[in-house]
Amino acid sequence: MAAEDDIRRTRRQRPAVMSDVGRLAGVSHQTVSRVINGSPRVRPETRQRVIAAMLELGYRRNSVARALATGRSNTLGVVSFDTTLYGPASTLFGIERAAHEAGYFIIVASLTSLDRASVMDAVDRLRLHGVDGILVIAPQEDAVDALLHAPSDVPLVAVEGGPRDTVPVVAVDQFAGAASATQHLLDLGHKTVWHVAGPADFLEAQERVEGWRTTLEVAGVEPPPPLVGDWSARSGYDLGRRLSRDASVTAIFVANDQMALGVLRAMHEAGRAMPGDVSLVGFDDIPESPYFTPPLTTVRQNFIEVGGRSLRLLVHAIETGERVVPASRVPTELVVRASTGPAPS
Amino acid sequence: MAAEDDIRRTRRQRPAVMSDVGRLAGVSHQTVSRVINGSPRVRPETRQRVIAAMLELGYRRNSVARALATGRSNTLGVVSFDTTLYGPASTLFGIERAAHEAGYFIIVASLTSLDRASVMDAVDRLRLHGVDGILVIAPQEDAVDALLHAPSDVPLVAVEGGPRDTVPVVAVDQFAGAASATQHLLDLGHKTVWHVAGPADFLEAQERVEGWRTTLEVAGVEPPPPLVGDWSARSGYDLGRRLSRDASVTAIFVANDQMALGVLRAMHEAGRAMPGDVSLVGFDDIPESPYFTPPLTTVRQNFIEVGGRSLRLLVHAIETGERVVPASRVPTELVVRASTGPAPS
DNA sequence: CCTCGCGATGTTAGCGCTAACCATCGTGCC
DNA sequence: GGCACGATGGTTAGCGCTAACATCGCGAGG
Repeated sequence: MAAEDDIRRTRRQRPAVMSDVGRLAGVSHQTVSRVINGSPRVRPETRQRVIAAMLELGYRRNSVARALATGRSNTLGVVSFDTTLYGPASTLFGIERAAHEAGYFIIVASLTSLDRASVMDAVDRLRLHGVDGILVIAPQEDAVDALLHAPSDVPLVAVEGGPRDTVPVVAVDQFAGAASATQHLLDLGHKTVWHVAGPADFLEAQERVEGWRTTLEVAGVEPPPPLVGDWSARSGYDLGRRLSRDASVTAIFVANDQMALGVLRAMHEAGRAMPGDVSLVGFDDIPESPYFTPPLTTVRQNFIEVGGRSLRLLVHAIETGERVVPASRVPTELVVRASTGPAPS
Repeated sequence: MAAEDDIRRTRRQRPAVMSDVGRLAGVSHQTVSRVINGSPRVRPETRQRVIAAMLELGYRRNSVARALATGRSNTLGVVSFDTTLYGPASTLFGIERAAHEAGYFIIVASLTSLDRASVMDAVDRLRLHGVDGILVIAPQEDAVDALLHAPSDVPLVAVEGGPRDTVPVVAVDQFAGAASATQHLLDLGHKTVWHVAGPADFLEAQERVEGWRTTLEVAGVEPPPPLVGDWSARSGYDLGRRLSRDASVTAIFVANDQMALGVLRAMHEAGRAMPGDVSLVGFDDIPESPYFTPPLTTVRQNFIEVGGRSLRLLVHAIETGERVVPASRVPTELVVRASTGPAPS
């Protein structure tokens, strides 16, 4: 019978399952399961036999069956806005690395729009697929709104913005970052600091505006009206041209490095020297920033840390069943390069 | 009994399963399954009853159980090198979008190194997790090597490089792209074209070198020795400084836009006018290229298309069981901007 | 009018695993 | 020396679904 079985196995090339291993080792499939899951109630000698059998058969456990039996898939879902952008991509990378360490797999749902319907749909698809938890890289108001109405049967963590009260959130301290950039410019003697902001519906953009505005107000300076871009270098360029025509503009804080690049280019074209005539601070510290002309002073966000921290928070929630909500803030770092200098006298 | 069951369900808040739906609709769980899977052998009236019951119970099918029963998880794995970079990130995005359309989920394994062990380990983890197929974004020789030794029990497609003979490959036509860049510079009257290459173990880098070299040779020009960078702006800067000291250098083809940015910066510092003294062509067309100083002439790669095409190839292989190997090449497009001009006289 | 055939369902067996509960042994204790 | 108990391992039931076959009822054909 065993022989016949062997033949069948060889013919069909069907991968070995637990009972095959058990049969070869002379134990039950359950003992094999015990060995695999590190149960202490197996005699060392038996364990050895089982291990040898597994090796001989090239046994690999079937995670799908395991997931069905345990109700846990060891898979987490990530919903993110356009993973082509440096920020989300880096955050995702951080998440993925931490997930690997924690023994989880990551399923990505990358959206081109963070409107409520898209986010809810993505969350739903992931739930349906049986993920153990979901991370939402949700810097937009609509996404936050969607999260408020999200079903609560699966643990959820928001990354970069979200409804603080209902969902745990891990985010960079945008306010402090914006404040440090603005203060840096004031410290250099600039009378005021202009701001090129991100889209109004992005929480990050809002917080950066707040940090900038508050810093100016504390310094007793009336904040000039912020200009609003869409994160792209193109919009930075367009707004930069506007700013370049106003000779009184000597310091600009731009809400991300791409737009800063656009502003830089506009200033070049207008013949304004940097940092001689105009000082510029960006946000993000993308890998290219040190090679802009001039090298960009910017606020570094530790995306990897944000990703890692949110993942660990989610895993903790899953494994302990706790639903506590520790909002976590990751600090920023001002990186001073050559795009900022003393105010022109 | 039904009542008792109802109570239990309500108490436990356990999600409804097929037999619950069946019970409510007065049919067997199998009929419910038929309805869900669109089997024609169900009376319309019955179908309606079942659908109504599903709605009432908020039934959601359990994909894990389905996967166990069918042996198909509707999940694909992607192994990629550093998804922080624009190329891999965009390719991944394209893959993900196409996967969504095809009804598949994507699990990412993002590696910091493409050495053979890492790639094999990642492929293995994904297989173990039960993916139906694997895509490897594998532009490096080691990865290709790993793929040659990959187990063949799961369909596999290589993206951007791979062993053409054993594994289906979808890639951008790097050779033609490099040739078009080089030819463009020759057409502008430059005597020769220098090349800043990517790391030698990257297939893309190799093919770009070949395209450049061949074009020069066909034009009867002896190719100068290529300089080798590591894709980063920093390495472009370092090599750019070297090139900037040689007044005979008037045209450079750089293997990616980041390095081109570094070269640009080095030229600026050396006071060489662009494109007056030196013309430069990059590769990739990242979103920032149009805003470099000067705006960069470059070769656009359609990453989204590469991703989408490879995904469809993989899905086809999975669903038809075919193992044909159509290597697929995606064309490039030369985008002429302001960093190239006539050779100085 | 009876049977064949087919459409519409139900029944039964898994998929490969884990969880919960038994069975069996040897040992130490009274 | 009998008995309880811990150590070890086997047995049995699912997890929720699909696949394959069995069943039933009804209209058509002989």
